[in-house]
Amino acid sequence: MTDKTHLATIAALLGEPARANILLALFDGRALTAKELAFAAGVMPQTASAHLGKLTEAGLLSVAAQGRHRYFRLADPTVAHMLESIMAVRAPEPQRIWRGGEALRNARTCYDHLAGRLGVALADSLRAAGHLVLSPDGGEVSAEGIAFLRDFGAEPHDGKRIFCRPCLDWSERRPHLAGRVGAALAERCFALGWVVRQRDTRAVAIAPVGLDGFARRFGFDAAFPP
Amino acid sequence: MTDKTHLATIAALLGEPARANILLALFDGRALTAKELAFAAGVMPQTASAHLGKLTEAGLLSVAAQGRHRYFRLADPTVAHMLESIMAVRAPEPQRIWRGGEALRNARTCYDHLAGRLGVALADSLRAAGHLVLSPDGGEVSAEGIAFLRDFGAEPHDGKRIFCRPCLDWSERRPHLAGRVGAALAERCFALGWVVRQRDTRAVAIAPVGLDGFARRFGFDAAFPP
DNA sequence: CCGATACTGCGGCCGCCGCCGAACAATCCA
DNA sequence: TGGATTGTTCGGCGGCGGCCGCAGTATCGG
Repeated sequence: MTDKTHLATIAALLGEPARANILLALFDGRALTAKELAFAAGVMPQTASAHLGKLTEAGLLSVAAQGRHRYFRLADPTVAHMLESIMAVRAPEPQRIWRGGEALRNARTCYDHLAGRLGVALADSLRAAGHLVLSPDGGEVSAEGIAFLRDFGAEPHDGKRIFCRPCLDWSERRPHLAGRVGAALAERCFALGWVVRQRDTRAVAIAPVGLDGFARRFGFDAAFPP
Repeated sequence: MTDKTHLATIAALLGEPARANILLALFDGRALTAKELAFAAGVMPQTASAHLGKLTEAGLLSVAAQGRHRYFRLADPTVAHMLESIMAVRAPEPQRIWRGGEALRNARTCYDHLAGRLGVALADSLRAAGHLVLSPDGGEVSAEGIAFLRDFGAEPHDGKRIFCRPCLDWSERRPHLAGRVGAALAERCFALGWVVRQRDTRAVAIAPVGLDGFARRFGFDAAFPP
């Protein structure tokens, strides 16, 4: 009985706009309080509380109580992967542009790595230099690529996560770089101040020093359309 | 406006049990008629027709009219991947067993490759022999592995799909083998008659010759619990 | 100890949507 | 051509569930 209903049960949870907004707000891996999530979902706190309870009980969220706050986060990387793969399903008509969408489309975080035009451009640059092979569902970094990244200061952490993984970019419809390599690359770009996180959005800003850096190191122009 | 609502829109479509059943019935890539899908969903044909219209309009299904039949199939590999990744999200309580579930759990098709205990056992066997490296989100076949598979008669087709890809098995919670290699392996097993497709289910039966073959070639006992 | 803040539980309203019965359109076969 | 099969459209019923107002519990600061 579990199998056939599992898909529908999970999907029904995601299918309500308020809950979908909650999950999207948590998509980059941060932990947020119930009130913040209520605001993100656009509903009253008691409504959000009910949603959070359902999501937690279903195992999609984990919760940590700290004082009078309760911090919610995605329970598992598989949850983030699920959200990715749903958003990667092509919309039937070409994507319409939404208010403020260009910033998201240019550069954003995708869980723990960079996505959007910036993420795809980085992946393309590495591919063109022969440092990387990437297809919609597999990827590999060459020895020169590892040396290049080390020289850049992006040393992937050890861990059981896969080294190099593609992630289908839902706005560009092409894979960008994820996995430990993608995370290390993003981390280094943040550390260098090339890109800067913004409040209340997954969009990231590209700093002037980043424009210069991406051009010098990776050979592409990160001044994407406004 | 499209971005934030896209997730909820898609998920709401999957969240209805009837529609989820339709998609699961199409999960292995077959094309089925509207009436067959109505039966699979457990609803009257006119209800199924409405569901199929919505799924098609949303771009999740594609349809081909042949005479008085209309054949529906998943529109895109990304749709199958989405279904996989949703089912891979861990259920909070340990999976309960459902009626007829053991067969599915033992061996089934997952889009175009083998899954369940059989799929995981195949992957484990190849790993143990040093033919394969596989982690939850990446995989690679060694040179000896390619030779072994060629000798077995599983020659992957050319194409732009990734050569070797893991696919998280939702019943075993461990990765099995997908991608062109996984498809070729499954194809060869079907061609040899080791495994046999069943009507109206994604479960596959393991033939006696298969029991012998898996033991000889891959070194594991495919006589899983009933 | 008291007020303020964060969160949860309950009850009731209301709207969306899945479902089926019936009728209609399209195709195949004899 | 006429009956059988497949599939779609329409209309109305019924129920599930999201939402909020209100009330209750826990925690922090002074």
